[in-house]
Formats: sequence, C-alpha cells, structure tokens
Amino acid sequence: MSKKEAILDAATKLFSEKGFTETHMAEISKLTGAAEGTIFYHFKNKEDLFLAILNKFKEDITEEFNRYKRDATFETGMEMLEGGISFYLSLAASMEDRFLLLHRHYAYELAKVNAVCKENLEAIYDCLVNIFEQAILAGQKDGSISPMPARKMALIIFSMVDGLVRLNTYNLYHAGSLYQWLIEGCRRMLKNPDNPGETV
Amino acid sequence: MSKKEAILDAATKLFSEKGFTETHMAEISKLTGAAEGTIFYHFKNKEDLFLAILNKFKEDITEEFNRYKRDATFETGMEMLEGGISFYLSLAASMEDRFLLLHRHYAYELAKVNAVCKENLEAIYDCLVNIFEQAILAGQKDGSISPMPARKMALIIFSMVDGLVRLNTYNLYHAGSLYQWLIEGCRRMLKNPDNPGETV
DNA sequence: TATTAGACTGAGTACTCAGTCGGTTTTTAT
DNA sequence: ATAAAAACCGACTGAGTACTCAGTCTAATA
Repeated sequence: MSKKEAILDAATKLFSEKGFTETHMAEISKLTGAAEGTIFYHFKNKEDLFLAILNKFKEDITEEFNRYKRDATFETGMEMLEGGISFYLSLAASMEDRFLLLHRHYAYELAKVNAVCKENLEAIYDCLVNIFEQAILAGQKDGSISPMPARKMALIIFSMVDGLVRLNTYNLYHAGSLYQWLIEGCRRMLKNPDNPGETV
Repeated sequence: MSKKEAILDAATKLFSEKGFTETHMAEISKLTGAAEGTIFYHFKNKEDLFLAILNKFKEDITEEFNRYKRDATFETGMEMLEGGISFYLSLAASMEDRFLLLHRHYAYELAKVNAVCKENLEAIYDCLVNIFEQAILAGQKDGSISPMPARKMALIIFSMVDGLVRLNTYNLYHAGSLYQWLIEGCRRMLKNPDNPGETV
C-alpha cells in the first residue's frame, strides 16, 4: 500500500472515530509512519484530505449500489424492500467508519460553503435512499406495496434504518434485537391490503 | 438576566450551532459582553459549562414531559401516539438549539468518561422514548394498537420522528411535507386489525 | 464610614497545531 | 551511468487557545 493510501485510510479511521477537528495531523503521521510533510505533499491541506475521503466514499458506495442493483433479484417489491434493508445494514457494517463520518456534522457544515462536498454528500444520500425508493416503486407495480408517494416513504424508511445504526453507535440501546421488528413494522406500513397475489 | 444566565444561553447557542471544540471562550465572551475571566468564575472549565447546559436541558425537558403527561388527554392510544409525535416535533422546534446539541457527538463521547453526563443523556432519551412507549401501551390496552413489544416499537417510532428532525436541520430535504406520511405510516404500522372499536 | 465578600475584569501564560521549507532519498527515463 | 522528477522527511513557525491571576468595582452590613 502506498503512503498516500495509508494516509487516506488512517485519516478515514481517525476522522470517523474522533471527528475532524479533534484529529491532528501528527496522529495521522504517527499511525502511518509518514512524516507530516508527506501528508501535505499529497493533500493541499486538512480539508482537502477530508474531501478526498468523501470522494472515495461516494465512488465506493456507488459501485456497491450498482453491483447490488445488477445482481440481486426478488420475487416482489416487498421482498426487495426487505432485501434493501439488509443490504443497507451490511453496508453500514462493512463501511462502519465512513457511515460514522456521515453521522458527524463536519461534512454538512463544509457542504454549505463547498460545492464539491455538497455534490458528493447528495450523491451518497441518493444511493442510500434509492435502495428503498426503487423497491417501493417495484412493489407498487406488482401490487405488493400500497400506492403512496415512493420518495417520501423511502425517506421515512431511511430514517428508521439509519436510526437503528445510530442507536448502535451511540451505545444507547442494543439495536440488534430491533431488527426483526423494524422489518415487521415496514411490512405493515407499506403492504397493500388489496394485493391480489397475497392470501391473508 | 444575570451574566451567568447570559453565558449559559450564549454557550448553548454556540455549542449547538458550531460544536463544542469549534466554539471559543472568546466568542462566548464577545456575545455576552462578559469578560473571559467571568466565564471561568462561574464555571470551572469549558467542559463544566457544557455539563451545566446538559443538566438544564434535562430539567427543562423532564418538566415539559411531565406537564404534557398531566394535561393531555386522548380517546385512544393511537390518538395519543399521534399527539406524541406532534408534541415531540413541537419540543424539537421550541428547543431547537438543544436538540441540535443532541445530534452532535460531543455529549456521547463525554458520556463514555463522565457519569453525570451519561445519566443526564439517558434521562433525556428516556423522556423522549417514553412519549411513544406510553402511548403504545395505552393503545394496546384499549385495543387500538396491535400487541407488539412496546419499548422496541417506541424506539423505532423515535428513530422515524428524530430522523425527520434531522433531515430538516441537515437541509437535505424539506421534511415538512413528510409529516402527514409519517403519521399515516405509524398508524398503519401499529394499528390493530382486530380492533373491535374501529369500523374499517 | 469602614469593612468585607462576591462579581467581574483583561492582559498575560503555557501550550497546541496546521501548514512550511530546505533538504534527502527513491524512482523513472534516457 | 546520469539527470530529472517525484516522493518523502522533520525541525520549525506563528496564529491561535483554554485558562490564570492580581486586582477593581459594587453593594450590603457592622
């Protein structure tokens, strides 16, 4: 692994765990073995380093999302939604540190004054919400999901699932035991009572 | 208003809007007209100032919650849940800055090493989740809400409602238009299909 | 009026941290 | 082998930053 990649990795970890301001260049240097000067050779400044991390996150998550869309198949939209929730939670686990980054304020404050940051953030959120929106649209086509505004319901589902991830990271509640009731809740919330394919 | 109160107010505003580390004692001093020394006369240090803010938040929110519990009356548990969501959103509006404080990481990181901070945080969350839990329990008694684990469902509802508040503050989506679908979604999620009192 | 205690002051202190710069080593191209 | 370019180094700088402290002001009490 090149020094540049090592710096990117270490900074991702530290920015996520401790926050942007609370992470010092000296720590990144120590963790990677690279001199402080080397960090500034590869990245203009601390903010630029953060933007590189966010950009890579956008690319990685977009790729994961496209792979998922291509490979996963479901019988009904409702099953696709449940698959989407599982996929979201597995993403949040495999990209744990970067999801934590999304739960911090720095990126949103930077987005107010930096267009690149804003675009990347929006692209990331677009992927995450689309996971649910596309399932809802599919479910409305096949009759497994009620006619409701798909984007709005996707945002609500997103809030629920992301809230579960948050409860875990904040150590306020062991969220694992919530998972099955989250799925059950979503199913009840969206299911089409007039679905001809389902026998109740 | 005493200088001490002014300092507490200004610090609440600044810690919420900018974060703990990003807020400097000099700003609090400038905003209140109090000298920097005065802040340290009233509060041992910056962390102590933060703890005083959190403590007042706990007291204020506990009082609001108790008043709500005493004054509000509802026909059914389901109506009580809808009232609870409205109450939560009105709290989030009237205590906007302090809810923002809850959405930052500093308090949770401090809670890991400071017992007082942890107790106050837990007391605040207890109030917020109880709003929904008590409604669900009432609804299960009167038959308007399905038998499901009340605390777990309360946490899921909490995630949804708090997610709505977040979407607003992060400027990612105008959440106002989501409100009616949030209510509708909760109703579908919790309603008891065997409810004898309701005619479908 | 004299004394005292609490509220308040702001220049000063010790220290931190992002970013710089002159120089060395490593890699690549010829 | 040699030159040029790219990667890397770490001591250093200076603009902050939380907190201190010696002393002033105000108002109540003796």
